[in-house]
Amino acid sequence: MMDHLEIFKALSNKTRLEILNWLKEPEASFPEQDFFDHGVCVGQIQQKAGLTQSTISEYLSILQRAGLVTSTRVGQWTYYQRNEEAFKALSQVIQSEI
Amino acid sequence: MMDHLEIFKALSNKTRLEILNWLKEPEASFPEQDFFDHGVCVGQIQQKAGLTQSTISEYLSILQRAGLVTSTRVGQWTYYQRNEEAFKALSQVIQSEI
DNA sequence: TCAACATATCGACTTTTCCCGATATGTCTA
DNA sequence: TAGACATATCGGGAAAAGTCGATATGTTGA
Repeated sequence: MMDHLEIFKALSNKTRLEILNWLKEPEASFPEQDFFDHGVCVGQIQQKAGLTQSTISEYLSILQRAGLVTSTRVGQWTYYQRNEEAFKALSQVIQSEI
Repeated sequence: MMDHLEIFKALSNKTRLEILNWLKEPEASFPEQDFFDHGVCVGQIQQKAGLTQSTISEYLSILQRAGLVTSTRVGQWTYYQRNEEAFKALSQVIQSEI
């Protein structure tokens, strides 16, 4: 069950919207990174966003709690990627429930 | 042009989400009111929400600035109704742009 | 196993949002 | 045109979110 309020709060921040947008095309947005099987790692996102590591880590967990991204730990890196199902569902919710 | 951030901020409040939901079916949600040609008036919404008049007035203008509702002044009353086009557009935006 | 590195968490400070009461503005009617 | 009523605006105190630096945790490779 989606918590609409939590999702909208997660989307109510310029940087978080940018991150979600970057994650739409990881290869184009993060040319530094080599492999994208599990998304993009925190450090890359942090560098591009220009905020501190702690802030970006916090933002990613807000997006994750809202269900908008998923994370995969690979070695010492954590990769984040969009959860496209969540966006489809949200799009539906806006048409039918909100 | 939609300002996504402003829209998501407007949707990031429980009471404002409730108001939008009530306005989906004004007749069912506001049995006190007689005519719904232009939506529901502020006083009815305020009463149902249980917050102060000033707060509800403010919330309605937040929703209006985001483009989610429109208002019509009729005599001393201001009626608010949903802007369904905005919701359709938002639904599209979530699928394509966010 | 230890040093280096990536990420997460904590504590603090600043900015924004929530929500109120008081007051101003606009409209109607006697 | 004054009084009553509906709504909007203003100013402020409390709560939440934004953002940082410092530190903790987890992982890897020498």
